[in-house]
Amino acid sequence: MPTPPSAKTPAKAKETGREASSGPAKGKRVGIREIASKAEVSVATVSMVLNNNPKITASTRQKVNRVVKELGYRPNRIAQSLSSKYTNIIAVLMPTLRHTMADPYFGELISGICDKAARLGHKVMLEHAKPDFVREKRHVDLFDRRYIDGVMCIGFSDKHTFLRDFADGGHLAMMVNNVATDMDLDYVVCDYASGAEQVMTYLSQLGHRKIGMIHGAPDVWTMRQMMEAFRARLVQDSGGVADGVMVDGRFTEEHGYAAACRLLDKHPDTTAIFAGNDKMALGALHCAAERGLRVPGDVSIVGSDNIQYAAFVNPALTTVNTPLYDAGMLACERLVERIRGRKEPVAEVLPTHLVLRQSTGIVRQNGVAEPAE
Amino acid sequence: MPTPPSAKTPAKAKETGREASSGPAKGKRVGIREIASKAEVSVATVSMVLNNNPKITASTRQKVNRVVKELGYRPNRIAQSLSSKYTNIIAVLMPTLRHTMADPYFGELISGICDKAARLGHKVMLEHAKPDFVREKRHVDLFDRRYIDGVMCIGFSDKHTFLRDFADGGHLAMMVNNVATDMDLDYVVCDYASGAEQVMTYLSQLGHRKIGMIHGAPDVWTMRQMMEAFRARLVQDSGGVADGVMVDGRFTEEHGYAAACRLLDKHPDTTAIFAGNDKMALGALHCAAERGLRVPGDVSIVGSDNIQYAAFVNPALTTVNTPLYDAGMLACERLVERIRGRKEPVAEVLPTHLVLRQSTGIVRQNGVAEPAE
DNA sequence: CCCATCAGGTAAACTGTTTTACTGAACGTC
DNA sequence: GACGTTCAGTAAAACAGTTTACCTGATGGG
Repeated sequence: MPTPPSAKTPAKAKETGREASSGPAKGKRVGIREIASKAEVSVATVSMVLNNNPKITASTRQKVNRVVKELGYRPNRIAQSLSSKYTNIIAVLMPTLRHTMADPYFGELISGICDKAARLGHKVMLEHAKPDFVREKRHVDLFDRRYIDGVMCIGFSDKHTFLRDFADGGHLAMMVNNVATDMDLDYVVCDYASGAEQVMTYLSQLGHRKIGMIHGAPDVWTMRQMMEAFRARLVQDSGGVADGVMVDGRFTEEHGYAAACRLLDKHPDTTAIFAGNDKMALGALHCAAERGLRVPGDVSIVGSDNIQYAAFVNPALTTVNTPLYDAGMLACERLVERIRGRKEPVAEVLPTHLVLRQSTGIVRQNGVAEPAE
Repeated sequence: MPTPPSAKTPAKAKETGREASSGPAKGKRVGIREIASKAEVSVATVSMVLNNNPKITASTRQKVNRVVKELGYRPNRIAQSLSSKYTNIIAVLMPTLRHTMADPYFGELISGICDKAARLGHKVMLEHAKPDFVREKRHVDLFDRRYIDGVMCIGFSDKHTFLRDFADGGHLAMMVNNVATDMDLDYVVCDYASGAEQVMTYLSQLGHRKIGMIHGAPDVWTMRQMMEAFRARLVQDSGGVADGVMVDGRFTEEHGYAAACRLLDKHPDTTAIFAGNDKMALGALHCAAERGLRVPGDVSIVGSDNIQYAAFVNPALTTVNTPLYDAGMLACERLVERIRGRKEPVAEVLPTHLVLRQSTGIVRQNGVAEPAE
């Protein structure tokens, strides 16, 4: 019998055709079987060579590698994934906001994730948690349908309870710069509480007592950390938190602007504003400029995150540096560790520090502003 | 021997175990074969039902779908990709800059791409063209190893000649907001030439004759479009292009700032600055503020791209609106069309328009600034 | 001298789908 | 009534790797 079951003949025929053309990496479809026959070894051997299995002799290894190079063979990752159970892809899951990716906050995190993932040989896939996406459990599908090995969650809040599905389904998920309370998911987060305290200490040193805060959604854990630190210090320094001294800026420039306006309307004696991120701080800056208030002469403004443009707005923004890029890197590294078998949960906190620029100064005296030190 | 070859028994045992527990979507590993046997049809039939093959009767279809729902079956995408030749993944390839993703320019494009891709049932994978990545031809590997069906290229210039590999290898690639001259790659691009002309016309109307430009790398096609439009209008309006009136701001705030400083040093009589993107414009704004120049009183500044924060810097930035998000969407739509068989090349140009804000005004008279209209 | 072990390699099973070639029944037509 | 056609569905061959169980010849120890 020349050809026992099947498929041997067509394969051989094809192979011959390719041999004739002989160019490396040219014809499509160079498979492991061609390599095996050309190198006169079995496909198992080729596979083992490619995966650096120590079982194989140096000489065989060489022989195979030469053919691999000659034919420009690249293993088909789909087939590899099918048998190996690993896709080497991780997803970055984020909420649907207006043009999410254009937000430097997410951008920094994702940059860190991507750079580290590339270094570790993983691909990164982007995914938005739209309402219907969640409703149809497509976030679980990512795992069930074998798209990915793990997921990084960014920008979520307590109300995104579907995150629980990951832990429940035994899927690897990592919260990046966030903590999911009582869900026991891995996390890597910047120390926002400390950041906020540093801000309050600094403002206090400058003599500020009438401080307002523009915050984002309080169902975001990190924001709560900042709000609590702010509130605690305010109570301690001035005996109480006045109504309307904390206004919601919803994380955006627009609403930050509106929030600053409301704050200054209700409390014209405010001498300093602490914004929960740089975008809201920029909104506040805009509001101050519009009202002819000088920054920091009349009012000091502090942001948080130290995104790229913070140093270039007018005046340059004093802000909390949260190492977002590093957080992304670390989170990615840890997630890959877990994919590769790490058992201990991950709970990392990265230090933050205040970056002093031109938007803060000592408190104004009797309506007359003094320059910052 | 109780177990003939292998793995048959454990599989069956598992299956039975699952049947006992009977919960939907709970145990892992529900395959098309289980569905088939439970529904008492062949796996081919199940496959056809799932792919809406009209060959199947409504009654069979129902029967199968019921079982599918019951067991919470989700087809394994890896296996699907292996036989179907499509992965339903597209890559976004971009250069390695510092924290690329944190740039709102890229962010807007990618947001558009992602949103459209999700709507069309495709996943998006992120990839950076680092030097070694290109050297090892890994951009070609993306196709050869079956990671992706097509690639979107953003942020590249003429010197990125490796893009040629896509066309040469018969791989589907799309330039987004860019044109690769003499490479015949598909593209979707915003009309930067027109944008620049609108800027020049407007500045001219305001009486400006001494106009400087802060540009980015001229080996980026879109930037060249702007530079040419600028140069053409300058020659026409004032009889020549003075040396040093065009300075390189390398697309960033930092270098835009430095470029503005150089420009104003060399030509203190400059009354208007046209920056090739908003980041460089912000740098220029910063430089002006630092020198005590009033914008637009002493110098008008125009940006390009109309990224989110442009409306909130001080003063709010007049800029060219380039519909980046829409460009991303359209590019993605067209790329998917090509994946699905479209033959005609894609060459789309999206209109741009000027957005007037506070950073521009009529030319200053004899060193005395007049307010904008 | 004989059996156990081991190094190096192989054939075949396995991953979970899609697709192709085929089959049996019903139906219409001449 | 024999013969094409559809129709609806099936068995098995792809897809391109990894992994497992086995094989063989050489070595080594008692």
